Amino acid sequence: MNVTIKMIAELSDVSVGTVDRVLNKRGKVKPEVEKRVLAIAKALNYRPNSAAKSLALRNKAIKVGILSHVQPNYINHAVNEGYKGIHAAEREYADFGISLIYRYSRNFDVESQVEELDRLLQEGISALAITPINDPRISSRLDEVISTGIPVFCFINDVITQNTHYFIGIDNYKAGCVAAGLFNLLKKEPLDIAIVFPSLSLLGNAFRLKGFEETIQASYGDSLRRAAVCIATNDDITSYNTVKEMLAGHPEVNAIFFASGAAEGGMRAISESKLMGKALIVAIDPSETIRKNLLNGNIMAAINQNTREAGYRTIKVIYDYIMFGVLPQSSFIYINSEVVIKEHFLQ
Amino acid sequence: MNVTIKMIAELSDVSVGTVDRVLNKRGKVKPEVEKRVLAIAKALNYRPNSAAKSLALRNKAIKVGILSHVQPNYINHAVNEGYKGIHAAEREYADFGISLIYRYSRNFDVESQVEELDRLLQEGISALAITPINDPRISSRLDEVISTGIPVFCFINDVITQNTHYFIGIDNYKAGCVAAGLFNLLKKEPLDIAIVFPSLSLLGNAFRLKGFEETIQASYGDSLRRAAVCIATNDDITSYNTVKEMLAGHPEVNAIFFASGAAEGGMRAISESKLMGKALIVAIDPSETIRKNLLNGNIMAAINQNTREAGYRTIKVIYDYIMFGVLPQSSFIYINSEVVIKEHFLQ
DNA sequence: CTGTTAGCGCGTTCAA
DNA sequence: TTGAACGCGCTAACAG
Repeated sequence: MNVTIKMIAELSDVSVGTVDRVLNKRGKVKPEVEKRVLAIAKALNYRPNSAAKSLALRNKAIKVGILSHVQPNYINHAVNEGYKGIHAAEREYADFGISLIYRYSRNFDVESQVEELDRLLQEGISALAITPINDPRISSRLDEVISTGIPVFCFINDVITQNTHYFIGIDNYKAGCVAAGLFNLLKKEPLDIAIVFPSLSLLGNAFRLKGFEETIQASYGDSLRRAAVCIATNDDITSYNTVKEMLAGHPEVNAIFFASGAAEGGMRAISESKLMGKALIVAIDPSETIRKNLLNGNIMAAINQNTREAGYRTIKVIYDYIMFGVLPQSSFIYINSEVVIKEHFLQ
Repeated sequence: MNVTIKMIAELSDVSVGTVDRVLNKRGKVKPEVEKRVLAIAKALNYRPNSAAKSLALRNKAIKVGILSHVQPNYINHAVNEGYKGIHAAEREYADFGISLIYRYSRNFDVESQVEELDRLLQEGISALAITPINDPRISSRLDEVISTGIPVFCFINDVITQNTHYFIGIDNYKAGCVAAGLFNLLKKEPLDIAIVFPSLSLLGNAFRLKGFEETIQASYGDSLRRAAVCIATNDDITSYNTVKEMLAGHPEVNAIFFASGAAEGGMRAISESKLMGKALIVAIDPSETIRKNLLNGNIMAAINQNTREAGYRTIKVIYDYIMFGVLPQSSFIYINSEVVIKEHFLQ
């Protein structure tokens, strides 16, 4: 038999109303009574029944803000997958009186993200999930939010704050190590590797690069070398141009670590360079473009960020906070990031 | 505002009791009334509130049987991980009046599994999750169970039945294809591949072999060849002997697809054969032994069955059945099976 | 065959 | 500062 507030009430010789006031810190309780009730609750290892709780709270409709820096229909595989996970969790919790409020800021626009954030706060959200832009204005705003008592959960992308927030996503440093390991396993000759990243100002990319380079230095320095780093942004045209230019300047390149946001443009530049089919390419995430190129053999392997799982877990973690007031043990909740190849997508 | 039985009752001009009887098929309702209620419920797209439902059923304690063919402490990475997933889901649903009854049959003993199954049925379970042994006696017993109206969910391992049951686990055929693809990507020269499997009478292994061979034939026939298949059972001594003997008889082998249940014995045989460090080895599942050998470079990659996720999903699916009476669309619920390498386990 | 009602555990008035 | 009582949506027992 599970312990209920009624049992605690009887044992503490008070009414359930008083127990409720103590456990939910609504005050207006004599200190000695409060101590007695808390002691008994702890002794009995009381945990509220989430079914009853959500039923009682049904009319309250606790709000959770979900804010992302890309538009919902923007072609961003990682974020789109993240939302699939969020929606899946939302469906599971449909009956639990938690309503998600979705907001989108203009693509990578810091001011816009701050604006939307403020709008969410005015709606009275109890928790915030965000794919933050890594910018001091965002950081400081999030710090304010956290000090208000609203916990912040960054998913997919992370940002640095003074106050503790939570990150749900892959261990990007490790993903970089894995990429290096893959090149080592797949290589038929020493490699001069070009790195195509969407942005080093996204924290994850910086960590990824660090993991990649440190692994090469520590383990594979005799056969792998970083030949160039090029930043291809999230639009296909600049992505195309940047990669094209980089390849022109680095004829020695025979391998590419391809983590561009705008894969289509980057891959087009590669295909025009005659490296296609000869260069050893490892990518991030099986987006449509990447899948196509895995299937036709141009890309050998992709490291799956599995952002769907990240989105799903984000909502789970928030649910635990809302329901039971418990926050994660660690401020990093890492999602597994494994490797996929052509055969994963046959048929 | 969500639709409730009360709303349906008012619209149908009956009481909530009658609506409940209709929706839960308890009978004793005039056919015309039943039709009216059902129509309105459908029109309003009624879904019961799971919180209220589980609260009302709190004393009932619906039982779900979990039966596995290996002992809980037996060193079986796949099954152990499966249970971790089951426990995680169990914790999530702790407040929902579903109690899991765990039973274990003697290791791979068919009679024992039937016995334990019968014992579970006597306890009055509403659903069964099982890692079945692939044996006609199990099949026919499961068919009986299903025709009783108790749905059967096979996780990790599958079995063939006449009546429909559900499988939750990886697509083993695809895993075989992926293995072939990995050998192709990793090879430095043409490969003569030996296959070490725990048992071809486990359905999953048979599918895996099929996927492997068909992929080689279809795509990599010029550089990959299946040199030998050897069955290494779940104990380390026979595993050691079988692999040793196989290698002795096949000096041409320079690659191994290693999916042995008893990895320790098999790996020992390989290491004594002087193939270690030279042969290209791909394994299944990052069990402790496999992880160790990934780290020291003896194994290049492992295909992760991710049975933890399979266990988790199994309970989720059962919960949906218990709560909402909905069974999965397809009788195969496939879990992603991706690839891990050394760098996934550093530190 | 059908309606009424108590109660599951918790949150929230409203009185006292 | 405290207790009593109602309601969230649903099930089940009981009365008709």
